Amino acid sequence: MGEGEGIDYPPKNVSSSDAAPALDIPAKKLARQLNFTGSGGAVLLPEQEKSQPQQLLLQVDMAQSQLSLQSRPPQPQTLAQSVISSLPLQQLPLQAPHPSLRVGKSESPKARSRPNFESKDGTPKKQKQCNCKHSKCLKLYCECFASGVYCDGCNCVNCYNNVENEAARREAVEATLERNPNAFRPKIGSSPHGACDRREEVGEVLILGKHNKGCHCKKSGCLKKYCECFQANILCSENCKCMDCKNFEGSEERQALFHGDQNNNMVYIQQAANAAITGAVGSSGFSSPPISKKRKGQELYFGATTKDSSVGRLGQQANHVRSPAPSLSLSPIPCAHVGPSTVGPSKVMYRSLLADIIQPQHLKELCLVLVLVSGQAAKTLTDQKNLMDKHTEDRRATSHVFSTQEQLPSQKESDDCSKANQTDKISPDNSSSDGADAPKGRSMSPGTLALMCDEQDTMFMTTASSIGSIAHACNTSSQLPYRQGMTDAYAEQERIVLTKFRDFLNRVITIGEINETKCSSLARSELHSPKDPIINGTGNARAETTQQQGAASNGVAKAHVPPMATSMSTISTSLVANNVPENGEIKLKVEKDI
DNA sequence: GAGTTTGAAACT
DNA sequence: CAGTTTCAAACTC
Repeated sequence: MGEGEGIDYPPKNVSSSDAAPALDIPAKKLARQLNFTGSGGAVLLPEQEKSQPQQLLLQVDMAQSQLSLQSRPPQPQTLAQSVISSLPLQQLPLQAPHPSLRVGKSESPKARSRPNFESKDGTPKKQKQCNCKHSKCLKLYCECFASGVYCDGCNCVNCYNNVENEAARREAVEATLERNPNAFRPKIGSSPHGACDRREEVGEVLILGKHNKGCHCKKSGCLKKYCECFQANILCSENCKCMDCKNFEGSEERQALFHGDQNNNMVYIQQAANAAITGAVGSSGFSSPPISKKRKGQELYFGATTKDSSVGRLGQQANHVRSPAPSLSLSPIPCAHVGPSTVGPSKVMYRSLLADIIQPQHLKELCLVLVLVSGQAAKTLTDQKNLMDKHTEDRRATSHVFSTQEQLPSQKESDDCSKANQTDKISPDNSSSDGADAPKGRSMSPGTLALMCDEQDTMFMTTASSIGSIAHACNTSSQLPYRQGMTDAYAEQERIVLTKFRDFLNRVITIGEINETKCSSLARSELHSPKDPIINGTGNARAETTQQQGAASNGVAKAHVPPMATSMSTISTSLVANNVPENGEIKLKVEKDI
């Protein structure tokens, strides 16, 4: 890259033509050359135009080392990251913010006295000002340099991070990139695990993200701004090699920080909401807390020793607590799932009341049920129509003529369509001759079809395809009466499907409420003194979880908690039992899965 | 504001 | 790659 020769670092061979007149003379602070704009692009200020050729040359070099950035998939980003990532690639060296700035760095009281990089609403304002003394602002120690911006109004000494020293700066950039091609890239990125990963807070909105390299904190517990993760308002991740980390989801210390501040309460609430979302489906409400290097490899996240995914999630400290017993710390405590393996009762974890309750299979079953219900609705509707229209059947048969070109290759389906034209219904004999064909009623509504899109069962995929073909064939017939019939069928099917789905959700809500009530009452009665002011009402998930955890320690909680998995099965079963016609195989399949 | 602590970056 | 040094921000008083 660059000149191709070895680069002295720090640069001593600064081109005389470009270097500052004297190294020891504090460089004159120049106006900032690049401004971040809300639109995500850097703008060249008038005074920087003179240096453009140099910058462009450098930008080419930089682009070479950062090409991969273009191919990276979209990632959750902070505002600053979004701004950076949306910038033209070749401009990155001057724009990628400093690690701290890249992650929405907040500032200490002292720092707040200086211009902020971002305004309160996230609108980029003025950059922080460094105080470098020995780095010439040409190393990543310097926030400005690391941010890819010239120093401007900083308190630095012997600054070379300015236009006058562009050559030196450029070499420094090259040297930095040589050491670390990612040096100017955002440090916070999304994880390959997607939703299971860390959340990054931007203002009060949490998004996912984690530190690409991870922190290496030893003494700060990752709860001070020394920690890059904490500074970025993200949780530590498996990338971190920190010790005694307290910056993990559910950390009491971390939450204590949040609770001390009204604004941060919103963060906590939002986190809880996120946790509820992620925890409601699947076995873990929260992602696992980070494991320090020293513990990594010792702990089994999903080890065979895990007797129950819902057990052993208490006392989430993992690496953070030198607990003698390996805490299987997969996720925070599920309120409704407690076990005897409580470790670290002081740890407070929020977990969805529905965590471990709704499993992916339940959703699949729900979809199946809805499909079946839809099919039944279609059948019922067509039966009714059949009765009503029976006396006009002959007339319709003669008045509605299909063009043969519009017939589908599948003769059976074409026949069905033609028959539908005649009778506005599906012949029950045809459609249900095979149980697997039950939902194949051609009157499947768009909503039902949508539900089926995610169904991996080829049986249903085939069905959907057939239905689509039929619908297409029939639509092209321009037979309004039939269309009307289809519309009616769709409407009816959607009504039923939505009703069932609503019922399902209501029951899920009920389960959650039951859990909540039980957790709350359990906590009140068995753990804390009645006068504990925190434990009022049923909405304090944190308090309840704490109680629950304590109750779990007493080994009594389990007896008070209904078997939620059973409840979910009951939901699906009841849906099947109440609404699914006698379509042997499918029904059996659903029930078997349950 | 000076001094201390901390951890990333730089260096060996 | 691990250990050490340098550095500047964060923090404390």
